[in-house]
Amino acid sequence: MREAISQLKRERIVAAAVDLFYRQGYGKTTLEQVANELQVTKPFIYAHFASKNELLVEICSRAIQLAHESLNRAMAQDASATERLETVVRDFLTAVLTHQPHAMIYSREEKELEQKDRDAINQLRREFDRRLVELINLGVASNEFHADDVHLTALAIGGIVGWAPVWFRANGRLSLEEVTRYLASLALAMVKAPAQTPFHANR
Amino acid sequence: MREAISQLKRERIVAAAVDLFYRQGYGKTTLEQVANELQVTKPFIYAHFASKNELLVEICSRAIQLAHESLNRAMAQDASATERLETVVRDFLTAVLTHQPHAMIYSREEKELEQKDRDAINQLRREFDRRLVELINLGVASNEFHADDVHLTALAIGGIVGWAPVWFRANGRLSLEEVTRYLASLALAMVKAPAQTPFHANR
DNA sequence: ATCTAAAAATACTGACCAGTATTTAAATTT
DNA sequence: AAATTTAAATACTGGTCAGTATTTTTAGAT
Repeated sequence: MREAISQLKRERIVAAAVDLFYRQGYGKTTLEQVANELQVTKPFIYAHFASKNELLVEICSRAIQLAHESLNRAMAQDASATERLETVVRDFLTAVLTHQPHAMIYSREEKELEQKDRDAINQLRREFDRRLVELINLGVASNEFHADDVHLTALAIGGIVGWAPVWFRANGRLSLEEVTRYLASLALAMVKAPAQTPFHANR
Repeated sequence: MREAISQLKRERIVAAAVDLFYRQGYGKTTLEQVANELQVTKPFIYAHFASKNELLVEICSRAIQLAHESLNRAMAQDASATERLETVVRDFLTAVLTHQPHAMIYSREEKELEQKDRDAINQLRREFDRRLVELINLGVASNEFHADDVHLTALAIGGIVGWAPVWFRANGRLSLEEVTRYLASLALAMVKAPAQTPFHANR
């Protein structure tokens, strides 16, 4: 009970920080502003977080965790490489777009983190790419996909996903549902198409 | 002559700042560190730049300008939509990867800029997407391309390009030449492929 | 109603660093 | 070589803000 209240307060603080860090950037946001947003004062925040940076770490950790969970869910299913790739891209996109501020904060403020926290992030990036590589290899083996360079292909798909939070607007022309579905189909197009220019031929 | 020396000094300062802002982030870099890197002292920098922020603006402006120039060059050629799209993607990628630190700094530190400076950046982003849309429309009209949603397709290609500076390593497995050629072929695959799942059908 | 404990506010400190005033050194001129 | 100008260094200032010590308020217990 006492614990639940403390948890609620933490949530509110994080939410306010996410909002301000997203809009103004970490560097330009003071803890006093975060406190104001909540109609409290600075020491209130320090009752729940040891430092401004710990708040950032919390936000970034959540971004990582959310992404990881969606990735695990998507990979868990047993289906064709085609279906799985579609699911992975869609689910991951959904994760980064429903938590757009988190995603943007952690990609922008990466350099503000301690080395060890930063490592966790980069590990996930690699994990995502690694799993994509795995999946694409699977599809190539089963003749579903074609990819001259599997790693680069994975990085390209990673780019579509990783860049989406930069331009996506929740109240834009297309819904999140439409955007994720379409982008997933584009990702598939990259691995379904026969090679345009034989890659290894002319280097 | 006097002017040329001053210009040279400015270049050195910018180069040192780019290096440190890239490695440490803008917020964690002090002008004293920039000065140290050059074996000079802080006032030396202030003889050439009015403020730390102006230094950042200079760096970001260069990133924008470089990107703009490559975009203009690529668009100038008179060729098929296919060839032009390939050139645009390759040239733009070349621009952001040969100036990787600039590209990363300006996408990370966007929020540190004044509104008007920030606007210039976002304008270019839109300009790039706008031209891509134009080009894809052209290809669709000539039956070279297929794209259910031209805007989203442009944003996906923008993602491949915009995300590349995040993972590219100049001394990695593949050369810049190979990376840009392959990624361009993937971009083409997205517009060359027939629709995987009819997009408008099931929404 | 009074006491006690907790939670939060007010008020303060200290470090850091952008930016500047002042001094010293090095060219350039005559 | 003395005078003058230019360039850079040293030494300082002031504001901001993360983080904290102290006081006040609130709430729960007796």
